[in-house]
Amino acid sequence: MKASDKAKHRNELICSALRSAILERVLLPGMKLPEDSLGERFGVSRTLIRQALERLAAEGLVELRRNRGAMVAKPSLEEARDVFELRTQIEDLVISRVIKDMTLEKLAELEAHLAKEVEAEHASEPISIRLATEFHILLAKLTGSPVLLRYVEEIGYRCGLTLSLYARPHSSNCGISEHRQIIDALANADEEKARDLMRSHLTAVADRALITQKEAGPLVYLDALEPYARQVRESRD
Amino acid sequence: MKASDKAKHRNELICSALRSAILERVLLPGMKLPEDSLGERFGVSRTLIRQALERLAAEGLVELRRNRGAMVAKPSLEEARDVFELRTQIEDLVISRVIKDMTLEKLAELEAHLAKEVEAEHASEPISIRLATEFHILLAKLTGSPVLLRYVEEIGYRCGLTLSLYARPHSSNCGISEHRQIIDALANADEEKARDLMRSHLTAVADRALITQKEAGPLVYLDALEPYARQVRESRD
DNA sequence: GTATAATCGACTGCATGCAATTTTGCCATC
DNA sequence: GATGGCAAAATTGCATGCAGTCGATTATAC
Repeated sequence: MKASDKAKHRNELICSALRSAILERVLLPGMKLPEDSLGERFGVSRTLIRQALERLAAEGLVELRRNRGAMVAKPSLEEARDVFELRTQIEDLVISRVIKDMTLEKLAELEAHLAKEVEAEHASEPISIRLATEFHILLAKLTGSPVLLRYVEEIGYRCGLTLSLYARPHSSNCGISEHRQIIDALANADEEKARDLMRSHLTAVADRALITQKEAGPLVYLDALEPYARQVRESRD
Repeated sequence: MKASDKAKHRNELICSALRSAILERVLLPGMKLPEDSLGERFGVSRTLIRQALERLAAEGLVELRRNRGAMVAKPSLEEARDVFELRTQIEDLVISRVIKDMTLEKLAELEAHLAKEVEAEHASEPISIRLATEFHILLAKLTGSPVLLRYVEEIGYRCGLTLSLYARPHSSNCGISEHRQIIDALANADEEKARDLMRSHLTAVADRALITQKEAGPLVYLDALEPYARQVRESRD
């Protein structure tokens, strides 16, 4: 309901709705996603839901086990590290491309987005993460390369999920000033500096998130509590 | 029918069958892929075909236009360049990872694969391309990272399609000696050298292929006509 | 009381049918 | 001869139904 709603057809609409729900922590990692219930709630048949789930599985946001249905993916720390490293490599390329063909219009777009980020600085965690991700997606868009855009989007979403799993509260807000610096470097056509900033930005985000797993938010509690919760529930009925 | 056939279920089987058909130029770029005919030929219903087509579309091997069906993708030169550059970035990471945790067993696997490549040195063009791609996939496997494997596979297939479109005959065979050198560098744990070799290997492949578009096969003619066709169209309305 | 086996229920895997949309061939008109 | 509109055929979009599979619960034996 929030993000890119130029998607015309229900197919993609459902897909991005589910994606948003996952990234905004309405659907938590590990939750089951039965086709029937989702279909009922969305008012469509299982066919469309299944399509969406398959696509999200391809993107790595959903885990799909044969004959056992779908659940929101629960990326391991290993996986998280891999995704972040990969992201660094890809965004290296994005920086080179963007800087090779920079215009005033593009700079203005970046500034406009940054303004939105600043405005939402004290908003909820999921919204911060979403805006931060969109900054990187905007950069990818500015390259004009559909290929780069596609992969930055995908990897960005995965990172978003990872952060929502492992990041401690407000660990990603500080990213705004780093985005600021990156824009400045781009404006000065300083490729090396922009790339270095992006690299340290990404590793900083990853470190803030991934190293702090043990002090992670309530999400992990819920998951960890599940066996106990079940015992309590079962002792009642 | 050739490659990884540990896929148990028809779902994935159909998918890899179509993928092989595309990469081996049985299905040529631009060809229509109607669900009915494919379903009939594969002996399954349209449901499964559709699933496979959607997945291949996500991988970039198939183009899927609303209400107009699927066709084998016809990557533009721009796209081809993007994919190859992206590949370079990703395989950089693969090299680092592989070298960080190299074992004798892994080296042996690489050697075994190279032997297969040498053996098939004078085989048909699609087979050469497939084996070359599998070399890179094997490297990704050796990292032990599912994430890296997934993306190297996907990008590798896309490059395969591109090569089958634009490469002149036998332009990719020379890659064998380059693979040889890469293995040696890996054996010596010379990360920098391995990475440089990989980089120049990939750009060499790309150059051999992408620069020679003009002498490419008959398929490209159709594309080359586009500017002229457009002129005619635009002079009309 | 524990371990093992069998039954039950829920959910997915897949096929098919109907509706919607696009394309193609045809005809009338300019 | 070319252009515009119209109708029919082909093809996808989506829903639903039935069968198969997996997991959970219960029953049974030790």
